[in-house]
Amino acid sequence: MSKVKRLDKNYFLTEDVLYLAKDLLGKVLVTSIEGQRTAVMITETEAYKGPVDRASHAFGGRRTRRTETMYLPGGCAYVYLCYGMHHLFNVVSAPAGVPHAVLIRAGKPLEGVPLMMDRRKMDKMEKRLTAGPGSLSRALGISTALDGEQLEGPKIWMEDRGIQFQENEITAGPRIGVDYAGEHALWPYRFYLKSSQWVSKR
DNA sequence: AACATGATAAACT
DNA sequence: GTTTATCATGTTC
Repeated sequence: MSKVKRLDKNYFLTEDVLYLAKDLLGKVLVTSIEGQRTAVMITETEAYKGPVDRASHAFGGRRTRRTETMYLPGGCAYVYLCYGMHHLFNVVSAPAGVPHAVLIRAGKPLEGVPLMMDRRKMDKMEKRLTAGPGSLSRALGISTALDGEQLEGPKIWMEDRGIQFQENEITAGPRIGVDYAGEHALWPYRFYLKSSQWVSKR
């Protein structure tokens, strides 16, 4: 067995959000909500490069009540409501004042599968349990109540369980659902595990 | 008015 | 099985 290490604040302080988005593949995201534990291995991410990225809520250094969380020091959660019903979870990165973030889009279920199915109102196991950012958050019990929450626990944290991937096991491509960003939408800022069954479908 | 989505249903192959 | 259209839903700007 590989050793388990909880990712600490320093890990998230890098300004290289593309590296971080890629490196988060294979890391384990754990939540403990009302004492109920669930976990997934991250299989799909997207980088949002703050000020220079038209697809980012913080494009051009935009500061609003919603985006303020992204300007906090790396290592906290940015959770916002999308389309009035989906709670999208991002990892804030870079030092305070640099609003970079990584959207976590999908994972492979590891712990608490019955609870996750219950939250998703599914009566049999399906691939969509934790595929797609809205579904993933739902399964893990993540809501906007966790916006700004530190990723060092006790409610939510990330672990390195020694799972590593080679470059050729990772695919990079355009981000999903950001057509409004024009040519920036075509930047290859989405990363996912090529052979995984647990990624969101096109 | 726009929005970093997902469930569903209908009409395909 | 797959693609396509439609719509639910509420906060932000």
